[in-house]
Amino acid sequence: MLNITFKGGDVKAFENGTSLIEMAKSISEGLARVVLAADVDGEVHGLDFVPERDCAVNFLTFEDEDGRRTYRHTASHVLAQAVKRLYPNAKLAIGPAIDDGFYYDFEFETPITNSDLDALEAEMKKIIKENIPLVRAELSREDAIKMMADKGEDYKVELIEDLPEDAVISIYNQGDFVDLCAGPHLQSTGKLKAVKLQYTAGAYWRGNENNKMLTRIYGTAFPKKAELDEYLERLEEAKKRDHNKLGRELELFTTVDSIGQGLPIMLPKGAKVLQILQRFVEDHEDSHGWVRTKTPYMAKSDLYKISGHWDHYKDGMFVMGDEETDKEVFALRPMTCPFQYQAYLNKMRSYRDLPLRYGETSTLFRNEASGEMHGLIRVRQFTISEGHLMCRPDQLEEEFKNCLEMAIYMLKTLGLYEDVSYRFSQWDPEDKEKYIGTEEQWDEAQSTMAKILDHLEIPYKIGIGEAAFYGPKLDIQIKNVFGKEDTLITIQIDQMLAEKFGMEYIDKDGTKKNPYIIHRTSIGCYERTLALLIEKYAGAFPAWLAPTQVKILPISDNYRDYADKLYAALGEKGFRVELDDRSEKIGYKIREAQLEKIPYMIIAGEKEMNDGTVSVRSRKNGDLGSMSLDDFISMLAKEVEEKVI
RNA sequence: GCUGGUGUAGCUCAAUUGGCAGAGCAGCUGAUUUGUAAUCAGCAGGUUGCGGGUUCGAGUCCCAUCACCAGCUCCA
Repeated sequence: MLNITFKGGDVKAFENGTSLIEMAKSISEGLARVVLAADVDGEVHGLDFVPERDCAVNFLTFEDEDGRRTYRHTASHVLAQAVKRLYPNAKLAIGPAIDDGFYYDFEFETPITNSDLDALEAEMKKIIKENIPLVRAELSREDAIKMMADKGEDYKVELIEDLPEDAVISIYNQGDFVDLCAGPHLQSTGKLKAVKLQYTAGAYWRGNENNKMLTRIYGTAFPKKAELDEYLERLEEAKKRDHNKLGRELELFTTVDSIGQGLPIMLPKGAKVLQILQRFVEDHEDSHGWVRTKTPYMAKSDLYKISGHWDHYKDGMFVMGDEETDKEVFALRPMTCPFQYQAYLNKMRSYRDLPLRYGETSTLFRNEASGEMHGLIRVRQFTISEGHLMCRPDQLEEEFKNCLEMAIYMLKTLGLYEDVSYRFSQWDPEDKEKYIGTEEQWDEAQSTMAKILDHLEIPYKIGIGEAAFYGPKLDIQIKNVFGKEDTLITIQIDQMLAEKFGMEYIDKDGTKKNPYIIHRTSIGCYERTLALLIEKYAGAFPAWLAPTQVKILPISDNYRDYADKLYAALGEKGFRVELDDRSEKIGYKIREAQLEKIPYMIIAGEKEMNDGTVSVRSRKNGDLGSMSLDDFISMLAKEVEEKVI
């Protein structure tokens, strides 16, 4: 007999040889219907698993992440089976579950396109209807390789060959289909209900751009059709918030073919929001001990050779000239670091001078690969709230904390904080080419940073190979409307560049030392932040950020003088105000102002002119009734002052 | 850079097999002087992204190129 402890603490005894699904059935038929997999002593297993000793079992349903993953992983196998039925010569690569669904990579003889997905989806539904059991089997490395080689599955053979010597190699038989897979899986294809293939895309085998590009098919799966429909509808809704579409519609920015990719034109409204953000950031930094520098947009190659950019970042730079033929070669700056260091190097520094906090609203140029650009999220020229902080070792943690707190303050003020997560970006010891410095230096930098992060209780995940070439980073990550994650803010600790540039200070004991440098941004790059704000607020910016805060709508030309007076009075108070003096009906003007997402409309007609009042309509709450102009001004002033979001 | 898709008026979209490029909104002009999400009429708007090719004839087919979209790689 085995004693099984279930979640919640109930202990039940079972005969040896009882599978998880039989256990679930013995608890309740209802549970057996919804259970997808189970966590057994911390390991996820399929329901055919037979515990061989006393253990703790937590049954997983679609509500659990691992349950969901099991469900969708099986869906990916059903996709693979459908592909093999319709395209017998297609080769299988890998097919995992991902956050919102699954994908499977294939090599097709002739490329398939989105329009072929319907047939594949129909075949998947057939396979689900056939209710084919998935049967796990373990086999030896030799047998597994032979089996996959016989089937011509080169990618699977390569995968098996790369598995550790002692790895258990398992396959899943699924009727006429078999796949190498660690599992776990649902017990049969019939357990799947609503599946949907979404789109195809290219993906390099093993994520390496030197490898062959395979065809990746993305899909998703839910236990109920209604849940799938709701998910797809949510995606459609999210697309309406896409900054790249909304930002153009709202006339925040545009792009022009003849200017080129990744070089957006900020229109007056977009430029206004950026100006508001920039003033906010600079004022805040300046009141927190930061001083400003203003450094050149380009430099001779000599500078980048010292910093290491020439060796490690040249492909990402716009280089002007040719080293072979030109006496001087310049390059636009991709980062501010080596420029701001020159300000530090301007004179000898004492330990008393530290910390030195240099801030700069810095325009950078990066020659991103042509396929990388995306709206305002990835561009070739952008402006960042850049800063470098030079300090002593005893100041490092406190200063790091201050930088982090400033970033958090910015994110909270903008209303983005709830959407971010932390990533501790480390180097990849397997890829030393990408980095400067020695293993010892990296170990030290990373352990210093780890200590600080742990001490500050930052909940981070680790990103291997995500470090800058000169040091580890704390990245603050954010997801866009499509769920794609990007770095919004980064705070980095660097010991190596100070040494390379000969940055020193005279310590108390009279010896020269290299300062620690914190590279940081307080709000990230303005273009990207703007993009995320557009998506966060669906273009309806809070009043303090809105390019136009108030639109005055006179009922007719008769009240034009009064409208002009209101316009001047609000403008004098520093509000961003527009006047709609066209001879249109008031309903029409309201509709337009609403579509432009202007926070407040004030309507001026006979009544208001006679009383000296304004009728206020809020974008969010509709008609607020009439009030004195002063009351409206103090209401709006308070909202702007407090940066209400 | 790679894989796939898209490109027609400022925007959203039509145009049958390769056979006269069209509509709504926006714009302009006029009328209307309006009370909380679309007043009416008229006018104008195009080398179908750009460049080649096939054809009697190309928005439609082919090649090349640019841009946009999704994904990969990369990254703030």
